[in-house]
Amino acid sequence: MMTTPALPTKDRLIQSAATLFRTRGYHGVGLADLLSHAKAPKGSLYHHFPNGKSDLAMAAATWASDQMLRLIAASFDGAKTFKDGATTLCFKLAKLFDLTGWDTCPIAATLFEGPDNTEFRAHASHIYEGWIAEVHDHAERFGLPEDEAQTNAENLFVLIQGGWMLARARRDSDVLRTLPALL
Amino acid sequence: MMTTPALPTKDRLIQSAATLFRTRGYHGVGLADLLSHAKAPKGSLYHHFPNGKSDLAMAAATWASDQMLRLIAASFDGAKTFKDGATTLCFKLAKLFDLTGWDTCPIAATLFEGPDNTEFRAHASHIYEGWIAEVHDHAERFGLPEDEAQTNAENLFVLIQGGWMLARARRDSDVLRTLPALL
DNA sequence: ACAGGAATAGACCGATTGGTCCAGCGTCGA
DNA sequence: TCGACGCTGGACCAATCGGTCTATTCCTGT
Repeated sequence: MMTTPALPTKDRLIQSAATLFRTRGYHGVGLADLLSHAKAPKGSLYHHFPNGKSDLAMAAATWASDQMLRLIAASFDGAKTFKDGATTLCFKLAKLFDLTGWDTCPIAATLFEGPDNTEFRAHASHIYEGWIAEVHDHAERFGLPEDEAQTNAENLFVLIQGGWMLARARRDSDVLRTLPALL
Repeated sequence: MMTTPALPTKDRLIQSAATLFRTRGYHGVGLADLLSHAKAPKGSLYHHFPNGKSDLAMAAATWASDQMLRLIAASFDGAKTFKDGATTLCFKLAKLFDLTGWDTCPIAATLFEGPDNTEFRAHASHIYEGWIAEVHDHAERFGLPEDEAQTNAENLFVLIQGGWMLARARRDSDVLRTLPALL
């Protein structure tokens, strides 16, 4: 609920935005909600993000994406095989799901439902390909050939996105834990 | 672009709502857009849907769900095996993706990003389970044992949802056509 | 032909939306 | 000590939001 109070205003704005957009979507969050959640005045928003809400949404998406990239790295770093890494990733996500609740994928909520804006779509796609590339690299590190690494990475992405959605509908993270069986 | 003009107002409203919510999300569509797209005055909206936007969203989601159920049935009816049916479903969806463009899953866009409302969430979950149940029944019809039918149905759902999302990010329906290989 | 409900048409409303603007604040280096 | 400047605080704005209400038109059964 509370964002760490000691954080600088800009970061508080980004994190509040990430949280709120994830739960209610880009259009579902007003500046009023945003500012009161981040305990920041309107002036600060437009100081740090001259283009206002859309700038902030971009930054929030990037921030959320970085978190995800770290989670992927953490899962595959200690793993013995690709499937091991994929499995721990799914389990870590299941735990995260239980903690944060039944929210959407932060990128989808922030960028896909945002303004028609081409930039938004491009950024979302860029972020997703970043995730896939990260998994891809780990797959190659485990000795998988290039093309196999790519399809495995894409498959894992698809499973997680779809699994998260079903988990959300059911308010139950179990689906996420059964995903690795499909690889 | 144009909704069939001969359709009764109520249906025009539902279909316009389904279309617009799917592309811009529940909060992303205002009543003004909605009414001008459906070529209906405000009075008609509140006559057919006393609770306004939220009532309409529910109806639109149900309508979209029925379309999906018909698509599932059509795919499995002419199939020889479960995997055959699943494959044609994926291909039909890929074609649909190319036609409608890069929109979200209509249910997710309409109900998940909608008001916090418990009804919305419940309806979304109900619809999803309906799709899974439909696939489940076809699976059993092909002789699969109960539990296998269930996991197969859930897996297909997960693949389609995740695949659709990646296809959307890439603006390319190819992902959808590669999904059956994962069953 | 006419009564009466269903449906349409749109003026109108208060609340909220995203965004602008400027006065003040605190903290630097000179 | 004093600007200068990064940042905050919030008053203010037009536009739009979802929703209400009433007058009118359309259609149908009798």
